[in-house]
Amino acid sequence: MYSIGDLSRLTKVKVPTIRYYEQMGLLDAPERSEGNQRRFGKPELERLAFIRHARDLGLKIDSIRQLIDLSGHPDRPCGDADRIAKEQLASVRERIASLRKLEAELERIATCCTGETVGDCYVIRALSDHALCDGDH
Amino acid sequence: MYSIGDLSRLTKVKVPTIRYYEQMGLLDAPERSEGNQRRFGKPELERLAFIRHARDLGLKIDSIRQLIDLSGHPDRPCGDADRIAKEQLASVRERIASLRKLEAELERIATCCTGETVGDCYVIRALSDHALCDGDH
DNA sequence: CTAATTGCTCCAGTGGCTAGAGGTTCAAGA
DNA sequence: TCTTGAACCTCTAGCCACTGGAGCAATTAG
Repeated sequence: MYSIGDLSRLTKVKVPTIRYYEQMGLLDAPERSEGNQRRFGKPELERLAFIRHARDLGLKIDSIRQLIDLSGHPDRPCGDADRIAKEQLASVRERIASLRKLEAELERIATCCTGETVGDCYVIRALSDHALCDGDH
Repeated sequence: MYSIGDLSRLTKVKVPTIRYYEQMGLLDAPERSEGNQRRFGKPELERLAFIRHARDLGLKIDSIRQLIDLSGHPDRPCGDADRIAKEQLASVRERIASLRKLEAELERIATCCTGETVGDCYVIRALSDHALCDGDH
């Protein structure tokens, strides 16, 4: 049996966050000690590790809830789980693409400033005048 | 003179967001019509475009406020503006790096699922068992 | 003049936590 | 066994950057 603090140390998920996941329905309400403190077992530990991993991968709480529901029905076809992973991959790729545009523009802005004062600072000019941008955004 | 709706169309910033920026002190309180409606001029339009651009580049409201304050003092040295841009560039690069790790892992997860049912779905197994991961995260 | 559109303020909600107040329980050492 | 201090409990509010709705007032096109 693990206390909430044990679970926190084992999974690197902060204590209030564990309680939050319970509230959000990602974790079932666990057993309690006589003094009303939460007591978790192995399955809860594993589920929390699952949630942590999925969150690290950028999945939304709602997607995780769907995956947990799915994993409770091992006989169902797994097309949904597949779809969730593929959608997540697509959105990660989109985010990378747009961040790379930002990187390029910021690089230009941040490295081209040769001015000494704000009046002729390239950073501020570039932010004021969109026409100084190369790309479209 | 532009109404708030005009400004919204011209800058692609939603009307409530413009009011929010005013509340946050990024935009000065504008003139009002006799009927108490906001009336903006060119300088407000330009400042909102500046804000929009900076937000698109991922700058936080607070950084934008600093830049606006700076741009009101064209005689000061521009080291601060430079620093804000460079910090932003560094954080964009960090985000790209971690997203690329996610991309690699999600790709593995999402393309390796050959199972038919949830019971043997690679997506769910990979999320449950961290040991299936290549990298460290 | 009328009707549709746009504007106003104020308040509440989003997501995913995080932190604090004020109190209770637990576990280890004396 | 007692004590002390850490860890736990619930409840509430706050974070960021908006977004949306209610209920009403002003503007504008026909």
